[in-house]
Amino acid sequence: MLDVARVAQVSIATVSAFVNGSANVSPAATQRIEGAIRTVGYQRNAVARSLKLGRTHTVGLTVPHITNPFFTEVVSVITQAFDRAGYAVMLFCTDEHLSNQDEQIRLLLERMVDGLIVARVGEDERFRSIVGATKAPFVLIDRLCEGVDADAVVLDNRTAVAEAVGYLTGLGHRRIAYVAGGTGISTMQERAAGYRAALEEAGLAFDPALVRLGDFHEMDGYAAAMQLMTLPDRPTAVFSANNPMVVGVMKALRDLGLNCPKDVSVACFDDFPFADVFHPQMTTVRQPVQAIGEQATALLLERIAGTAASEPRRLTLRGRLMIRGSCAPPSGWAAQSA
Amino acid sequence: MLDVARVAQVSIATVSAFVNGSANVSPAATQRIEGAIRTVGYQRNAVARSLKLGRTHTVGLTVPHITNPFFTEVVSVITQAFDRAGYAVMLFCTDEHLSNQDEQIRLLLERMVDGLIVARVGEDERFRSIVGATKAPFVLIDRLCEGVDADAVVLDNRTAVAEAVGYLTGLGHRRIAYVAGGTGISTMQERAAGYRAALEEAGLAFDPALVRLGDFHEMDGYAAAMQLMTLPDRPTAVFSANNPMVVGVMKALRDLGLNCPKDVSVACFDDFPFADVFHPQMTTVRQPVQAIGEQATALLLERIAGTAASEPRRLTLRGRLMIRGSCAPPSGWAAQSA
DNA sequence: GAAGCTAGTTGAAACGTTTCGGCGATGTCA
DNA sequence: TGACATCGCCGAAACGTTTCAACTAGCTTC
Repeated sequence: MLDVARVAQVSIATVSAFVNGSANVSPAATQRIEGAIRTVGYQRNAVARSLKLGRTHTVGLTVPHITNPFFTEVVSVITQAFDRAGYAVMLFCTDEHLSNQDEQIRLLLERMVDGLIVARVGEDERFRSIVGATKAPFVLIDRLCEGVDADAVVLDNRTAVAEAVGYLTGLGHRRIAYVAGGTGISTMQERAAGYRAALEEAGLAFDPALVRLGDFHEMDGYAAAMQLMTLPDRPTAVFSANNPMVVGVMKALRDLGLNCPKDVSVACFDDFPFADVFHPQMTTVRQPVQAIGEQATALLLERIAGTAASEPRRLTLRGRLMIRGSCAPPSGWAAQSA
Repeated sequence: MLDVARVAQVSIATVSAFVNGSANVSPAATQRIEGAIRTVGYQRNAVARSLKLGRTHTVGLTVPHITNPFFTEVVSVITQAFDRAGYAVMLFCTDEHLSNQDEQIRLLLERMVDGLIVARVGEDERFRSIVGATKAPFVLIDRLCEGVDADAVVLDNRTAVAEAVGYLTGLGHRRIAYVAGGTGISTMQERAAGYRAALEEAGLAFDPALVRLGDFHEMDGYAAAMQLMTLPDRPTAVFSANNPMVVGVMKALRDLGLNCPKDVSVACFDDFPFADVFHPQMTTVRQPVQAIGEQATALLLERIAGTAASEPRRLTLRGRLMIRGSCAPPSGWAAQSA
């Protein structure tokens, strides 16, 4: 900018005025400045600008795993929405590790992001203090955090799971296994509650032996299904409360030579692009990823602009049960009902 | 930092020395500064730091579509690798649009990223001039750019496709369709060359009627397969040179009531997590995503550190054919060969 | 013809760091 | 005791912007 000013024979202030359109500059000066910018190859330095302005036009985004198809899509929607708004987004994957998350958020805050969208991980204490210590606005997605007064957009997990499990009981299943990830997360607690609610609704007893908790990974799903399917009185249906684990479940069925849906019905949380292409076509609970991403972006942009009401807003969206071919009445049931 | 200095009753310079460990500070001062940092809640401002230092410890990453499973995994690997190195990454999706890409790279450069990793899109002219005009290092992944002397890590696409199509000819297929994305991209040209080479190798004539070029989207794959499969002399196998399109292909087969692999064999580029879970289990060309991401990161970090030799380096990795259940000899062939 | 406006321009301060030269005080060596 | 390092600390300049008050011409208006 100094160089441009020299070449164009104007002051730095005038160049700035021209670049930002913040004040009138004469046609003559305009022309010289435009020329100078071209010859010098000037490009404005956003970090100096940010320092002066106190805004970086950059936001942070952290998710547990970008390879989880739910997060893949949410990240996709969010990055594109911010892109349209002229913001850059810094992406981090916590890999479900608390220490990663703390460090990443520290890094983001140090870089003076204008705001953050966080799909939280792990326990609350540390996160609460981080959020409390900064004035940068946070928006929580997917997972809430008790005691944190941040905007949030989440799913009505309880209802969604209850509907899916209710669908299974409606088909006649009475032994429905439940496979899920860690318990420390609001999402998982709500989903478990939905499972129990659906059982109760159908007059079925909750059997702890049919519940398997893992750590969100495919191999945990595999191990869980292996155990469940070799039980003396094995379940006739499995609901997986997250997507990576269902891959393991399906592989276990394959390795055990069990057919889905003939021998076991399977349904899971989170839709994915291949769900209706291959066999069995997977029955899933589809989250409104587009809406989640766009709402989260909108909430954060409003906070950044300062136009939002001060009390935290919480959006709860509804999931949708995508009924496909992976669930069927348990064998023997049709006869029984006839 | 000014506040910290005041509370600790030392100069700003001393606080800086303490924070960065760049000079000795007495135990007494250390203690006061530590206390002051806590009471003030000080966090260093990375943008001021970047301005002074001329380095942001931030890199840019642009890919066409993060939902394409190949890019999902590469992005995952790259973000984690940079995270470990203490860098933040700004992610952009070009959505295969040239204008997006230009604008995003401009934004990134303006933000003074220390370097960029780019999975390029579209034609070369504009991109060449952008790369030429900046001194920030670029690393190209997946797609090359003629005339740009940047480091790159790519796949040996020609060999990979030749191997896959060779596998199909080996099974006895003589009419093998080829479905792919746009032609302006090095990757696609190489893959097409691999297809032709494999045909030639098997003594088969190239038939333009069996080639369908679309725009990387599922619906293009669908349309392509619909046309191909209603041809009077329809192909017995389809190779899709990219992943999103194969979803469309499979849906078309489903809608036409064609069984894979009994009626048609299908193979495609890029492996995906569900490939060996459902039926048919997909035969794919698997790219070494882990290696691609890590190598690209390493190349860029070396450039940033200035330790790299000055001439551009090009890494070409090999793909791996994952043979699964989606390909079989064409019907009638077994008899003929017996 | 004086007063007042307006459009265009400018110098300088500020944003929060890092860094360098310098300056006392203390210790060491001859 | 004097010369000389060494240590801990500090003041101030610099990084590249934005912004504000101030200034100059040139016009308009009475």
